[in-house]
Amino acid sequence: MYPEFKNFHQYFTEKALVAQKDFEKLLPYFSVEKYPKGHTLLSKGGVNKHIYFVEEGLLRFYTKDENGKEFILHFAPENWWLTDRNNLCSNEPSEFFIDAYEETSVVLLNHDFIEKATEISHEFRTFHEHILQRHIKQLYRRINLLISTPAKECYIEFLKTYPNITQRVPQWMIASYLGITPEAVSRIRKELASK
Amino acid sequence: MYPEFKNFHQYFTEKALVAQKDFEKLLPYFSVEKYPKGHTLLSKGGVNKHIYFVEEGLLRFYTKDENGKEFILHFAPENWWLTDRNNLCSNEPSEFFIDAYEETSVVLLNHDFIEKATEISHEFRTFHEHILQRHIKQLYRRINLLISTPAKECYIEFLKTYPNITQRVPQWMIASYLGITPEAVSRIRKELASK
DNA sequence: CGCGTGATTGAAACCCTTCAAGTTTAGTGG
DNA sequence: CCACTAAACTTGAAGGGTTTCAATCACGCG
Repeated sequence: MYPEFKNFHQYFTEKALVAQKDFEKLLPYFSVEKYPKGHTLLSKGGVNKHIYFVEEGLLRFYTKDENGKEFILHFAPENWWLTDRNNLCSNEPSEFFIDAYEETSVVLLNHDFIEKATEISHEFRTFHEHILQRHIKQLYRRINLLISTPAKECYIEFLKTYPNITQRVPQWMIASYLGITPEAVSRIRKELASK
Repeated sequence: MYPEFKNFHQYFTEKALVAQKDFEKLLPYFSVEKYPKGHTLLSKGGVNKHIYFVEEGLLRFYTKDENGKEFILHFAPENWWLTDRNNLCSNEPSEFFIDAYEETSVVLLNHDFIEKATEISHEFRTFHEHILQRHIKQLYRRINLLISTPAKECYIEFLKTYPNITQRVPQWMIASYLGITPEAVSRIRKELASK
């Protein structure tokens, strides 16, 4: 069923507990898009009112400093949500970048979808609140990690957050996510491997 | 008008643009509390379903590691919101602490207030979404700062985020917020003063 | 095959921490 | 009003972890 958005459907019915009949009512409110590797979905200064559900592939959300150096705020592999939430409500230009690191197919939603879905399905409404709040909690956890623990433990936590992603992204991106240099990641890995 | 929650009232009518008649309807749905300096509002392992609006004083939101060392996630002076959002929806025990660093009076809301206010006032509904999303954006900004810039600039950004707070909290709390030692803050200050 | 990108490793420099001592500040009681 | 005390802040020196820079290696791809 729904080969183009199998994960999305499964997520809605199994995780968000939205009834099949409600899901069917929402079909007109979203679309599926496929982007090639390297495709840019949002650039700094742009406005992008979409919410992405990653059906397959890998997106990343990042900033660039004045020298063009990238800092990855998070990765979004299969079954993750990604959006510049600030962009949804206001028309302020974004500070962030989003692009596809692998060939990626996404389910494209906008604010109307959320409105409709919360109206149709009480389960979705509850679930949507829940994921927003869990998102905030995870951001606090990350801040807490960054201010409280040395790089080695941050790396270990990264592995827990994104299992198997080390095989999918280059090491310098992990370094960029952790706020350290690729050389430091290499040394941490070496040390961890020797145990 | 409303001497006990003057700032709260002003915030609602001027910032959230809620009409006076709508604000009056909400009066039964909140209360005002005053806490002495040092009072604990939430401890790790506890559950606390309140949302605080700081009318006067200063709250702080923090974690502790296994040695009891504190890491401040944020401060909430006058006109700031504070809550453990994860606690609102679920009954999971909290990972965080909240306490009053100064004698503080807060406006106490719970989830029912938000429900009622979004129902009564369309302006509030829009505004509430807006502050949630701005909150997320600010958390991303802080993560970006922590992974991209050295301590000195983090300190300068801290001063912008919390003007005049340096006179209200000890230096070790600022260090704890920045993820560095009090000694390092002292040296950064010295360096900045010499310019 | 040669090129470019990414990973590894080493050495020096640097920033921040740790530890320790000294100084300032604020509060308290004589 | 001063003396005492505790807490906070400053300053110095040594040490550790990370960065920076550079050289080398590994791999995939035109």
